Amino acid sequence: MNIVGSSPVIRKLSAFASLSDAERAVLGRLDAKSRSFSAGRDMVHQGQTERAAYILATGWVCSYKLQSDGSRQIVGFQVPGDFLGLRSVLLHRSDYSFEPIVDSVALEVPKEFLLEAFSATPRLATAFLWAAARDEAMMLEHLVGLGRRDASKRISHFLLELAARLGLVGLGNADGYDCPLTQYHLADALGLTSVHVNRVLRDLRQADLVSFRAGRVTFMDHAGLVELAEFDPAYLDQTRPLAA
Amino acid sequence: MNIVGSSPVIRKLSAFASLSDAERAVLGRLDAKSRSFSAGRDMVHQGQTERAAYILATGWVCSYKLQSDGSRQIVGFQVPGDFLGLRSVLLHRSDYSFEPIVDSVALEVPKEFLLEAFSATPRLATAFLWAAARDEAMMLEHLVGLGRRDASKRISHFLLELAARLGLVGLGNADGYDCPLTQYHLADALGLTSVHVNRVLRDLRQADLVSFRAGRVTFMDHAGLVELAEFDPAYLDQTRPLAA
DNA sequence: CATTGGAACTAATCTAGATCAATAACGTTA
DNA sequence: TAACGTTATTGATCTAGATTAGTTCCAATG
Repeated sequence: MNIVGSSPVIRKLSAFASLSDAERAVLGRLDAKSRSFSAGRDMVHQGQTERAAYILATGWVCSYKLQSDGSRQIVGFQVPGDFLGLRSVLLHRSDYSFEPIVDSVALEVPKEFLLEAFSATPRLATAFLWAAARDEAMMLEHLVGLGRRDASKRISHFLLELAARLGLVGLGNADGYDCPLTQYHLADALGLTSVHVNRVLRDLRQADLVSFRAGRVTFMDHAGLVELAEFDPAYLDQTRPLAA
Repeated sequence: MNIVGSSPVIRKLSAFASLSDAERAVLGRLDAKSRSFSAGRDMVHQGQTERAAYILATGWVCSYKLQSDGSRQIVGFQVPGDFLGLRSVLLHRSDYSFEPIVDSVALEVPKEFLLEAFSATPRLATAFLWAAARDEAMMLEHLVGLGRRDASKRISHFLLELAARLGLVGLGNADGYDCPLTQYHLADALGLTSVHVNRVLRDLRQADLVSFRAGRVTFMDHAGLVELAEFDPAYLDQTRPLAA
């Protein structure tokens, strides 16, 4: 499978715009480096020395940090087209763990590839870094959101954000999307207990705003939910990379 | 003032190790680009298009995000030697604001410098990115800590972390350090109210662990505080950059 | 087809920290 | 030196969400 032919990935990379032939050639070398991961088995452990980053082709992955008290904080979810662990390569070791939520396939981007890209095609390297910076910014936004938002806003904001991101790769729209997450995942991501998540989901459902059931998120009142969550999709904007 | 002669900055950059003459030459061009900022006046506004990053030479700066409800979340503090807004340059605009807490001086690292560094001295560029990644990791660590830690752990952890970071640039030790932050700063950084911060600080003082008074943090029982906060300084480690 | 185990769901109780409302201390400026 | 603004401090009350302890539902598995 050529990277340019892989549907979710190409949409992500299309933001890089106007690549030269040389750059395309380098990108082409990512061919055949795809790896499969089974649901539930960590792809990368916190603290592990990492020699590669990944681009998720199919599946869902979550990034999390284990806390000293044994609980875990999920810092983000990756859907097809998202980068995984780019920063771990720079830092020499991963500062969090990655767990596939369902069976997933990812393209491997080896450290050597990144190093070569730096010297051979700096613009391509910059594009990668831009993508990494953007993903980082989203995680920060998410974590900051935890601080001052209450539970119902956190949950509705989160569901809307996922819809927006999945929409970018054609996996969802304003009606809803398929979502393999459990209420436990939501709890760990949003800093709540699963008990409370359950209650709030019930309230949202009874208010005819959104339902989260049987692997499917359905928006009954998208506009109303946007208002409740004070959701502003601006920060997800696909702005151009530095060297475009 | 040459960058190599500037005490806090050189310590930070020394982690880059073994730079070639060409790389030193590029670094040397940062000369005389220092700028001063007055306490309380934002250096950079959220959303502003940024054409430069900074390295803080003297002073204290805080990075924050304004929330929709008007409150602000401080995502980190910068002390001498820290980088400021490197990511904003990659993303074309700043995703948070920077406010000097006291009068501060920063070396400007213009966008052009970074671009040139990418093509001319990829290793140097990598070193900068490594530094940026490391600072990012610290912010994430901090924000994640907010999720599950209670107020006294947050506060003691925060005070210990600052001590460790200031220690790296010779501005503090296990006895204590000078700190221009107000209790409101702590509250905004830790997601608490200033009222509660005040109460917890009183408790910590009465427990003879640490005092936060008159611009000075004094550790009365450093070891005890480390235990209370479950503080593990490992994540602050100055690991080597990618291309070292 | 019975069993098991994960996920969803519910109810009762408890508490950390917010909120509201003052007061005190202190440095700055008129 | 009077007035003011900022920061620190304390007390009383309130509440969102945690905690604990279940039950229900359903799909997989032997």
